[in-house]
Amino acid sequence: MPYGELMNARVRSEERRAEIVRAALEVIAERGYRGASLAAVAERVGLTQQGLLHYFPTKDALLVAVLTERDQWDAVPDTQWRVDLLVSLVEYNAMRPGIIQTFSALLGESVTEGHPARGYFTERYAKVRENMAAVLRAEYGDQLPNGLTPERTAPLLVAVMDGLQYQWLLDPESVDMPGAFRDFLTLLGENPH
Amino acid sequence: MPYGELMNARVRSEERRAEIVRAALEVIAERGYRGASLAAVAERVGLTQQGLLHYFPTKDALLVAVLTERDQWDAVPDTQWRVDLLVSLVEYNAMRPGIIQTFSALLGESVTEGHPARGYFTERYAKVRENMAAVLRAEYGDQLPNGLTPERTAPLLVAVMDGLQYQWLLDPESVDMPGAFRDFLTLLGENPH
DNA sequence: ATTATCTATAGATCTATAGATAATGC
DNA sequence: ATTATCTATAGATCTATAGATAATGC
Repeated sequence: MPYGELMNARVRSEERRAEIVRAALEVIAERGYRGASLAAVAERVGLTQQGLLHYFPTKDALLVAVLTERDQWDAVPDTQWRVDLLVSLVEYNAMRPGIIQTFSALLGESVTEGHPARGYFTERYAKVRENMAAVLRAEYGDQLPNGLTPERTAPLLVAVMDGLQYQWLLDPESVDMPGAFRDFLTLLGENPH
Repeated sequence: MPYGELMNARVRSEERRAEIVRAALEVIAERGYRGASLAAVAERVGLTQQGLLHYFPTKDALLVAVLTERDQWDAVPDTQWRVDLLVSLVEYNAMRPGIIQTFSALLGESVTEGHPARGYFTERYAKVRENMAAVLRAEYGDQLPNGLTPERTAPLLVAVMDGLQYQWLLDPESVDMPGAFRDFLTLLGENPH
């Protein structure tokens, strides 16, 4: 019995939804959320636009699924990271321009008024800053070699990661994203361990 | 004779164009470039959409004017800055969320394929990195206190400025943008002067 | 019965072109 | 003559709803 027939309806439906979310990630990377049409996403999975709306009743519902997907893929706000794992994350990101482009485009759009991803990003960054402060505290204690606290350093760490992504997406030849991120870590001072 | 009648046609036309560009900056801040309709910009200056097209024949032509405006407003790529002036620039930016929002939204969109501002931002960042390297060299010489070169530090400086803008736009209460930028400068090490 | 998908279509937009009309400036 | 502005409109899209049809699963 072929694999397909072993699947029940629920599983098949879940797979279809996942396929649609993947397609949406691609289209958003290419055109942003406002520029992404449901028809373009649907075409990529061999559906009509109305067929897609069977799985996600509105465009915003699809965006919510995209954002949720990210939380599962890169658990930056919630995982207990270590500084050396952050380096690995940046190296990994440098191999996946598509996904970075999706979320860089979404972040940019999200600062405009009434954007449906605005609340998501606001909350996410608050959590990421908190989490990064904890990471820095675990690594350096209450004070970094340069005298700053983890809480004051965290927004800088996050800013560097995001800012480097834009420079790298625009000009990957000229910007060594992981190298620059490592440089930033040396700026933080010698690791006490 | 009232002021208006003293102006010749060329001057009046230039003023109208400037008015339209200002309105475009606002609408882009609110909705991004793809989301900004010519009708919305036109309405803000009391014109019909077709009337606006008399001054800028296409939507992209208007975007070019917006980007040119920025180059005149904040000459980051071309002015010979000093580190303390950069602090002032960031403080100044913190008082103008609108303009920062416009260009943060445009930067975000620009990483998507075929965006009309992509080339502009790619070139701009190459120039900004070069310029910032020169600023750092003037301040610190060929090597910073932490051992990095100006060329390797420049992308980090730029990334911090951009990344902080996103965090600040999303949550101005939680992010002290100028303070964080000053923190970054202390990370670079003591000023040798 | 429920799920998956389609056709048809309403109702909004959006950019850009064509061409008219009024006002301004040599 | 040129400039500023308008009305009319073509031609593309876009999201979302309504409702039909076929396939799947208790």
